[in-house]
Amino acid sequence: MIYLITQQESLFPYENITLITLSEAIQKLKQYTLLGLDTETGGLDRFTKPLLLLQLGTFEEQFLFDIISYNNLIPDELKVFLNEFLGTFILQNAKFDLGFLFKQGVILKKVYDTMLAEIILTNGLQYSGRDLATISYKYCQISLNKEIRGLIIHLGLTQEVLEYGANDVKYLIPIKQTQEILLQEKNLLRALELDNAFVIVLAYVEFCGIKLDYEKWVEKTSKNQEKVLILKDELEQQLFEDKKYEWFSGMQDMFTLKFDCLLNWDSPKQVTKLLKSYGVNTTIKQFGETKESIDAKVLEPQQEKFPILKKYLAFKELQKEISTYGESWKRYINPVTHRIHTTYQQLMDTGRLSSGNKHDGTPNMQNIPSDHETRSCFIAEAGNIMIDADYQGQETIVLANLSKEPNLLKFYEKGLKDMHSYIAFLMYPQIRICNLDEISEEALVSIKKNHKDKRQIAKSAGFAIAYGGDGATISKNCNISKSDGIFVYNSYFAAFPEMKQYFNYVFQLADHYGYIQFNNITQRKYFFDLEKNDYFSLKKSLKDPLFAYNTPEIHELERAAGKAKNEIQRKAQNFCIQGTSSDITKYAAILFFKEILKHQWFNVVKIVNLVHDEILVECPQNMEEEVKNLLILSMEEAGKPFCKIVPLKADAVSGTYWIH
DNA sequence: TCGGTAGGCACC
DNA sequence: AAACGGTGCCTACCGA
Repeated sequence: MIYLITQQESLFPYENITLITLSEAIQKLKQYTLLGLDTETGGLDRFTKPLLLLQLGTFEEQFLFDIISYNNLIPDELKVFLNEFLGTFILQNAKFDLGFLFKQGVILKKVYDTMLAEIILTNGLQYSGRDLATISYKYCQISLNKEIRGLIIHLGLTQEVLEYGANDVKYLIPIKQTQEILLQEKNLLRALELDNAFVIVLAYVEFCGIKLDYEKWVEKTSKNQEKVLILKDELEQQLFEDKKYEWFSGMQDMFTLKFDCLLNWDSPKQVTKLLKSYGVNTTIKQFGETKESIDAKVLEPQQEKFPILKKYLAFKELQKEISTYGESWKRYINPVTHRIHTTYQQLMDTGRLSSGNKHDGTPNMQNIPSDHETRSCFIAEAGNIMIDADYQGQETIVLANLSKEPNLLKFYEKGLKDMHSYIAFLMYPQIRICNLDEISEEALVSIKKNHKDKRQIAKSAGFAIAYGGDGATISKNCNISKSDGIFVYNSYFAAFPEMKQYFNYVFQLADHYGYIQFNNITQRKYFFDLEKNDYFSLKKSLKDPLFAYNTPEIHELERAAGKAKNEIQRKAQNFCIQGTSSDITKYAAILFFKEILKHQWFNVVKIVNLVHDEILVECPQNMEEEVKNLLILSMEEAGKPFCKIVPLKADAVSGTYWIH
C-alpha cells in the first residue's frame, strides 16, 4: 500500500496510491518500531540543494511525503515524529540522508544502515556492489529500477517516480532481517552496532564542517609560490653554470638575458635523467631488484655530496604544498556555511575512516600538513575556540593490551614516557646505564640526549614491526644496510621476547579461521577469499589425495602462496592494531556526541574533524573547560573495554585555531 | 582528448 | 621465498 502526503492535491489521481493527511500518516506510522527511511534530494549538498521527498515505510506500507509541496521543509508534525521515534530507522547509506535531516533540525536517534552492514559482512571479499539495487537483489531477489535520484527533478512527482520512491524503502526491513542472520552467524552484530551508532556522529562531523581562513591560506601559498620561483631560477642557473646546455633552448629572455630552460622540474623522468648526469644515485632496491627512484628518501642522504639536491628537495616540498594545499581549496568552501565539509568513507578494510572524495569534490582532511603555518589556517569562528584531543600513543597501547608482552607492559607499569628511548634501551645492551628493573624516566632522558641515532632507529623499528615490516623494511626506512636492518629487527624481538609469540598467534588464528578478528569486543573481521587467495588454495590442494607434486604449476603456486602468506601475516598484525584503535576512536566520538545531545549542544559544540586518534572540536569560548573535560572523559571511557591492562589516556589542547 | 596508472608525498 | 601498515591527491605519462 502506497500513501502520498502532499499539499499539492491537484496532482491526483494516481493508480494504486492513496492520498492521506499528514496526521493520518503519522497515526499509522506510530504503530511501528522498525521503519525504512529514504530521501530524495535535489543534489548532494544539504546546504544548497533542497529536500524533495521523504519516504518512510515497511514491506506492507510506504508513506511518501511530498516535501516540495511543503516548501522543501519537513512539516512540524513529521519532524516531531522523526525526532521522538523510539524505534530504529533503516537506511541505505544513512550518512547522506542524515545530513539533509540535520539541516531541517531532525536528529534520528537510532539507525540501521544496510550499506554498512554489507561492508562489515563482506570486508576483504570481492563483492558485486554495495548499492541498494545490488543489495535488494542479493537478499530479496528484487530488481530495483534505476535510481530515482535525478529522475524526480526532471519529471516531478509522476506515478513512476512515486513507485520508485516507495520501492526504495519497501525492502529495507527484509534486507535487515536477512543480513542479521548472517551477522549473527559471523559474530558481527556488535561491529555493526558500533558503526550504526557512529554513522550519526560522522554525519554530524560532515555537517559541522571546518572553517578555513582562506585569506591567510592564500597568503601562505603566495609566499611559497614566490619562494618556488626563486628556487626554480636558482636551479636553472646552477644547471647553466654546470654546462648542462642540452636542457636549454637557444632562446634568450629579452630582459634577464637568461636562457630558456626546457626541463620540467615536475617530471620525475626528466629529473632522473638530469640527476644521473651529475652522478647522483637514483635507484632504490625493491623486490630484490633495482628500480629508478628520486624519492626524498633516496636523495636526502646524498645532499652533502650534490648541492643541487638540497634545492631540488626544497623545490619539491614547496611544489607539493602549493599544488595540494593551495588556492584550489577555494572550491571546497561551501557558499552557504563558508566552511569546508569533507566526506568521510566510514569503513576501510581496517575499519578506519578515510576522507575526501573526488566525485563530490571534497578534500582529504586527514592529511593536512602538521606544520603550524598550515594548521593555523583552520580556525574557530569568532567567539569560539578549537579543542584538539588525541590519544597518547594509541596504537602502541593497543598493541600492549593485545599482546600482553611483559617488557612492553613494564614500560606502562613504571609510568615511563619516552617509548622510543625505552625500546633503544632494550635493543642495545651497550647503552644500558642500569638494569631493566631500575629503569627510570631520567635514564630514558639521558638516552634521548646521548644516543639520538639509536633512539631514532628504535623508533622506526617500533613502527615498522607493528605494521608487519621486517629487516628489509627497517633498512629502507632508516637508510641502513640490509644486514643492519635485519640486526635491528632481531634486536627488537630480543627486546620484546614474547612479541613474536603474539604475532605467531594472530597468524595461526587467521590461518585456521580464514579471517582476521581484530579484537573480541567488536569482533570486527577481515575475510580472506579462500578460493582466490594463493596461500589458502595451496593449503586446500595439499589436502587433496590426488594432489600432483613437483609440477611446474605447483612450484609457481608455492611461490605465490609464500607471498600470500606474508600478506596474511602482515595484515593479521596490522589490522588488529589499526582496527582496534579505530573502533576506540569511533566509540569515543559516539560517547562525546551523546553528551552533545544530552546538553542540547547540537550545532553549538561542533565536531569538526576526526583524524584516526584525534578528535577536533569547536565550541563557544566560555564552554572551553567543560567541553574539554567531557571530550577527554569520553575518549578515556571509550578505551576501557578495549584496553583493560594498560589504560588509554587522552590529551587536549585548545586555541583559536587547530593546534596539533 | 580522455581515462587509467605510477611515482611521489601528505597524514596517522 | 618474497615482500615492506592504512588512506587520498597531485602531476606526469601512456595508450586508446
